[in-house]
Amino acid sequence: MAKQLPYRTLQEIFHRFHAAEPEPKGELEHVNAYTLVVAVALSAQATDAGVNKATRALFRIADTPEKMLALGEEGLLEHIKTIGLYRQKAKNVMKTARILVDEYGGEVPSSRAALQSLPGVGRKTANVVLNMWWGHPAQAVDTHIFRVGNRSGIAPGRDVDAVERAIEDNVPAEYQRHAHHWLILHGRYTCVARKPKCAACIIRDLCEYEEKTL
DNA sequence: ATCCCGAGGG
DNA sequence: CCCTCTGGAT
Repeated sequence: MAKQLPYRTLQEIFHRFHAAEPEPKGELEHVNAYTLVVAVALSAQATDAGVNKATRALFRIADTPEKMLALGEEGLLEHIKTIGLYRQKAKNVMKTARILVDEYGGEVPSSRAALQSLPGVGRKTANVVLNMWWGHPAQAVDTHIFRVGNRSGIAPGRDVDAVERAIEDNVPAEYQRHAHHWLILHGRYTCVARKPKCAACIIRDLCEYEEKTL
């Protein structure tokens, strides 16, 4: 675990992220709040490219919980068999569709508690929905953010909850809103898990990771 | 701590 | 072959 970076360095890091990408976007395809919830739930331990490939056809057929119930679990399975953990995900998506129709009028709830009560929706998925759909500065910590936070010292922590707190405590307030996507994209394309592309990294001079591993 | 679990990359 | 991918429930 890297040491926590000083505030001035964090300012410079996020200033560079902002300059390089003023409006960072997620890459999970969705057409409404419901399809966002489904897409994020399906993305657990799976690449967003793989999820998009499956949901493109799925959401053309079922972009509401009512239509998902009409499609049924067997129909859903056919669409998501190429995604890891697909059997559990199919069951959860169907249970969630039933709950949304019966208890939320077919709408996606806006509170963390309600979101996390849905089967297959934990803290991370709820944070993504709160951030991307409801505009809340919630900090979802996925595998990328956990790795980047610890390597760089932007947000060190032994587990995802500690990293989430570190982001909330240490990322300058004006950058909280977009920190999620900046860190994700940095982890996906530059600070990759196996052979990080330090030569192409825009915060290379502010990070100790490369010299520690050479 | 363990299970779930396919596709893609190296 | 092994590792990784926007985790959650038990």
